Amino acid sequence: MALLDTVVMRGLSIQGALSPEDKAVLLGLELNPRHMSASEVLWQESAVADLFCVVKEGWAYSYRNLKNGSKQILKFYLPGDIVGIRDFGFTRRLSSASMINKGVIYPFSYQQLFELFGRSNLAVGIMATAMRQQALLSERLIYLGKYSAHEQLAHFLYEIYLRLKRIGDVEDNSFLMPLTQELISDALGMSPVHVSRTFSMLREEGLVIRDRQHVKLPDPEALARLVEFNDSYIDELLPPTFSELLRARL
Amino acid sequence: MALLDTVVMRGLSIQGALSPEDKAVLLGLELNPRHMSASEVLWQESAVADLFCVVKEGWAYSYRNLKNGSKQILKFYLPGDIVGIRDFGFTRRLSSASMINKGVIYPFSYQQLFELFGRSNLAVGIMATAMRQQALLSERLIYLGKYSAHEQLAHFLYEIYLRLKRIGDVEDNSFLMPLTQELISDALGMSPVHVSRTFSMLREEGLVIRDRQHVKLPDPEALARLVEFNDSYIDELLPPTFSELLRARL
DNA sequence: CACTATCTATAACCTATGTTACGTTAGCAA
DNA sequence: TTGCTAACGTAACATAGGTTATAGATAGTG
Repeated sequence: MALLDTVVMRGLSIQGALSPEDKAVLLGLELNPRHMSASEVLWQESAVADLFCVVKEGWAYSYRNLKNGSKQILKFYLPGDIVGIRDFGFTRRLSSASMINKGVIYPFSYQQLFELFGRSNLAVGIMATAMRQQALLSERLIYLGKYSAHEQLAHFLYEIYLRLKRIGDVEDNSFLMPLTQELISDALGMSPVHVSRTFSMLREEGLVIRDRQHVKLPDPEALARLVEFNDSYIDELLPPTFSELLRARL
Repeated sequence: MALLDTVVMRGLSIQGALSPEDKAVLLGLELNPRHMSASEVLWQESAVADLFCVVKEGWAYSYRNLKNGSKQILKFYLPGDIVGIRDFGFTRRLSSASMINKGVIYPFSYQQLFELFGRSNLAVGIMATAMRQQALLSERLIYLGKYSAHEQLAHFLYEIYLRLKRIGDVEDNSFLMPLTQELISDALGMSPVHVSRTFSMLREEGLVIRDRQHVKLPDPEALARLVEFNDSYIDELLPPTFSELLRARL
């Protein structure tokens, strides 16, 4: 089964809509199959991200190793799925990826994807932005899976803090957060009562001071340590290679 | 603050790398600000998806209303964030979106984004595929938040079943799943023991028959009913408008 | 100013799920 | 065959977090 018929385009019903250049790219991919053994690692977290993989045969999965020794699996990949496109827009991998059983994959460089975008750097930027925003969801997923309410809420508040700081809406470690405890509970998947309880705990620990919408984090770094916050997915600039490539095309 | 300096491109350091066409698009957006009141709905789940919004002022959030009466919030959007790009590649919205407080947003049509992609329909396809795969993560997030282990595992198995069926790896409602209970527990964020317990429950209910890697779902529809599975994000073809647009450009 | 709705805090009790432990089975190698 | 190991099933107990209830605080409104 050729990539053209199956993988990226399967179900998208645009096989007939590919330009000759697009077809050439797809056919080129099939020249480079990589045979993988069971449990073989595709890449480790924080390795340089420069390609994604189309799974031809076998199952794979992406995961994050956590400080408490466990790991959170983000996704299982079946034949036809694309592994690693979540990192498009980042310099380094946000999660590791491994095969489960043996299989075959086709690597596809970000550079190749880049070229497909033609002249519009805006399109690249939007795609990268979309992937970055989705990265926030993945982080939330990790927290929902393996951490206590205490750590989840701390993580949530620190994320909001960082995002607001990025747009200049934090002053003296304080910010305005127009959320009720009920909204927060709906976001974190816990009961409103427990959100209140957990806020009380954080207050007693001196980590969070809150009066209705006014929130202050007296020691943001302490919070960050508590939750091993990986801020690369919020703060990081576009990968240097992106900037070069983008400018070079004008 | 102009969009050019801030929103999509903020932190991406590609302001200087935009083509004149890109800049024209961005400037055009600012001509159409939409003023929103507190709690105003941007769109409802399963409405037709044809645009995304850049948040200029105020907070917004996306959420899914669940059958048990609660709702799961997927994400809070702060100024500068893009709401609704997760649905790019789908005909209908996968989640609702509302303002939290009052604010201003800039709508941006999928059509406009489409045009940015230039001649490469492959690039469009890849982006759409990426968003669709991310949609799976969002669904998982929803399940982690609000449902019991029983429902989560049922949902997980049904998702695998549908994905395998799509690629022709299901026969007589049976398939091969090379996952240990430990891997499943790492994916669902529950203990391996509880995965085993839950499998036992599903077996007793006659919903899942499993012997090691061999899994059979005697009545997939019963499973689907149990978990109110929204299969649009797995099975759906590219939106009809996509196909038209893609072909028209060749 | 008082009235009301909304939000928040805390307590008491209950349940789903985690933890620890141990025994069974399947597969594989010597 | 025997033994070894990884995966699985199940029981007993512990606990984080859900549920229900009540009361205090706050902001908005006439």
